[in-house]
Amino acid sequence: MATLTNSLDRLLGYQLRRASTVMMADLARELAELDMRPAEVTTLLVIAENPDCSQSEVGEALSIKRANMVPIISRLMDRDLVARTRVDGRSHALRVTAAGEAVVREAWARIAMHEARFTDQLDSARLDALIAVLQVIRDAQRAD
Amino acid sequence: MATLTNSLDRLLGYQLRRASTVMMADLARELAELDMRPAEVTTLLVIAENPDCSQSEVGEALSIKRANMVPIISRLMDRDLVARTRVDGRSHALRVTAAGEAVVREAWARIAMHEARFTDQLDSARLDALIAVLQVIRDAQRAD
DNA sequence: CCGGGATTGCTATCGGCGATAGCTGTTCTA
DNA sequence: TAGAACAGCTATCGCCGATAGCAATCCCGG
Repeated sequence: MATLTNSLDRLLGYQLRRASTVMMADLARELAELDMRPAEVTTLLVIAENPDCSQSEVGEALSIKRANMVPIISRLMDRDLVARTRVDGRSHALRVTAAGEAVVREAWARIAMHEARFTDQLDSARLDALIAVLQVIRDAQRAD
Repeated sequence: MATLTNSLDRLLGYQLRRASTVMMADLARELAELDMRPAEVTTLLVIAENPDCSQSEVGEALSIKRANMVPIISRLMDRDLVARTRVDGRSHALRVTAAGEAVVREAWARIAMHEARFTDQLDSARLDALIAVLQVIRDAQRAD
């Protein structure tokens, strides 16, 4: 099968998408062993770092819409990884449970392995520069 | 609403995902005006660059599975942007129609505008370095 | 102090894209 | 010529993002 030419390879957006897909697939495989999805894990980690935060705050930090946070938090609570207590009539304070803390540690370990699989091929100066540039792109989000 | 701390921001995979999502959303908005989805457009552009290629070849070039190519090609053919002729009992030769060529030009123009919106904030040395690094990550795909 | 706007969490539903399993028919090859 | 490999296809699932709209609650300015 002949290899096709593909000028999309010169595009930032396209390369970003391809690279991101590859890393996401690897991460998903890694986290599947904890029976967790990437979005659940990121949510759990943010709650661990910010005890008593609210659902909206987590969503804001991760760019996950309020509506989409609901099933994520539900699943975390069903598994007793996260607990919440009412703060006022609208919002809850989220906290990671003891069982949750164990998963947090496991997840970080797996994430570290996953990251290393890719960053090992990059020198650390290049890596830092890359992450900085990605942050710029991320922040270029259109307000509309 | 307090801003939460988020050490995920230091992770390559996470930043990649966020940046990619932002660019994809922008691209989707841009291409929606042609009533096309990103995957359809990339497919169309690859066919334009490689007349008489097969569906599998396009899929290979774009990392789209054979099964997922089917509805994409169907839609392109329904809109008469792509035509195919039987090559042998199994495969077809794909070509962009005249109408398709017009869309190809439109799409490239829109993609250029989309890309510029992000690359304008980067100097070109940084950009080339970024694209090169992304290619490395992309190629790090696990064989399994 | 009260009424209207903002906030929080929620339901329901859609859209896009990737993945898998498995089928048919065809072609290649040992 | 039989079995492996290949091309296209159906059907279906999973994950993530987005929208529209609801109910309860809170907050603030008049």
